[in-house]
Amino acid sequence: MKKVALLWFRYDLRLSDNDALQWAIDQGYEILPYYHLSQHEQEWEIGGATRWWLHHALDDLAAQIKQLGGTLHLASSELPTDQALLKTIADHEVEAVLWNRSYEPAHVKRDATIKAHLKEQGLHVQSFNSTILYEPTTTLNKSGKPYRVFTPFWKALVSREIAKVESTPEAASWYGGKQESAPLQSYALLPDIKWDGGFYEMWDPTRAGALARVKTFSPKNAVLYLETRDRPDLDGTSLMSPYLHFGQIGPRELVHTLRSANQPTIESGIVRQLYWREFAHHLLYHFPQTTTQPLYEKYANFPWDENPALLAAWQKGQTGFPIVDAGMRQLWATGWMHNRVRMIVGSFLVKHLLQPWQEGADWFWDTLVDASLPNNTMGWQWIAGSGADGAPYFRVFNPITQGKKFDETGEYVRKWCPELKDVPLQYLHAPFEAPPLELLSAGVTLGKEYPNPIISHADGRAKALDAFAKFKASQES
DNA sequence: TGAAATGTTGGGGCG
DNA sequence: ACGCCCCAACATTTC
Repeated sequence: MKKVALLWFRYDLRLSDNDALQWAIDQGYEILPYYHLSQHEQEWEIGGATRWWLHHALDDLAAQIKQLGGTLHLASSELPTDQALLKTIADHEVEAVLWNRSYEPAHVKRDATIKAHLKEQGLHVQSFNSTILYEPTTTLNKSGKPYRVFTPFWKALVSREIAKVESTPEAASWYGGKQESAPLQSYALLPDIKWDGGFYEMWDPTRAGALARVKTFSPKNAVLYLETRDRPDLDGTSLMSPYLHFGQIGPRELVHTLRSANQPTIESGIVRQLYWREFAHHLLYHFPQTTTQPLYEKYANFPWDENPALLAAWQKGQTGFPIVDAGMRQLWATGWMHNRVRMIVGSFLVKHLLQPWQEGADWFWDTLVDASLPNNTMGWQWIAGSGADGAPYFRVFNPITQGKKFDETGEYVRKWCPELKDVPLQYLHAPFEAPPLELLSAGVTLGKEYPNPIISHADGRAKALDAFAKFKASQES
């Protein structure tokens, strides 16, 4: 009789490019595929939008496994992570426990404890990397420290070999014993209130959806990416982020696919962006406190001007700046926001409104289908200027010129702020600068159909520069 | 992976 | 022909 290996899925919801699975296959184990949803156990439990995605990703993974003759074991989320795991191990005489590592700080800590405990009990426990391109412990700079700036990180690693995993999931031998799997519905991942209509329109949250998107994107759009990726009014980005986050496609298989086109703009475009994702994971691994604390500690006491009303206006897409509002509404409707617009809304929240970047990170965490702790943390610290490669404090995005420059057709704003759809392009990104009659003939009165700006750009910019400059001076004295 | 203010240059209009 | 002004275009610096 074959020995049973429990394969614990996390952010690796796929059967190819999966080291833990492949190792179990190669060793001839009978594989018990396992998932557990933790609830209220740790900081940064997954948010609303990622719960929606996870539901469908698990459903899809279960179907893929079933097709190959296995059954995905969903452990009851009423038990804490360690107890649920121990129960399954005991129930099914498991001899080996395998997983691909998560680099979230809480998971790193949890997994170390569990690994030690299981080893004490005489189990074979082994973890693998399938989530990122390289191990964070192997990417230190010449003085043995983690990189804090992207460009040296990129230069040092871009030519380092990326593993290729030969995947043979069809050769797997799946555990055939009787299981008491919890129904997926018991995880209650889908919302009670139906805010997810737009999600279904935009996404196919399955492995097949990931592969279809890769096919649309590569190689033609991947080559164009460098010039279209900043244009929210075009379909210029890869849209791979949620698939990568849940591991429905692995970063290694994706990079190999993209590189097979052998085009320089792919290397300096989308591949470089995938190394930003890599950089974010390595940063969080080495600086686990940065989910809430600035990477550069001198920013710890920055005097934010916390104001719930301003935060709420930003969250709801009611700031009176069309490019900002369009982004926030796209986020709410689809669980996703164009990357360029993420920078614009981030800058607006942190600089113009002087709200703490942590508030922005919390909101994104709850509303993005690609909410990834490393990426979210790095992105917000970047825009706040307190993190790796941080934007200098005086870099304040102008939401008007950014709108004109990157949503140059205005289609993005017209889609997400439909009340402005008849406003001439000339005034679309700054309706408050339009002659009132011009607005009226477009059916808009500011303060009625569309809000007045909650702050003037000039004031917001001046306030931000002042606050940041004063803070900087106070740190130096 | 800014923006705005300030400085420089050079062409054209014009007295 | 020449100087002067204007201003767009570009470059530099400052926030």
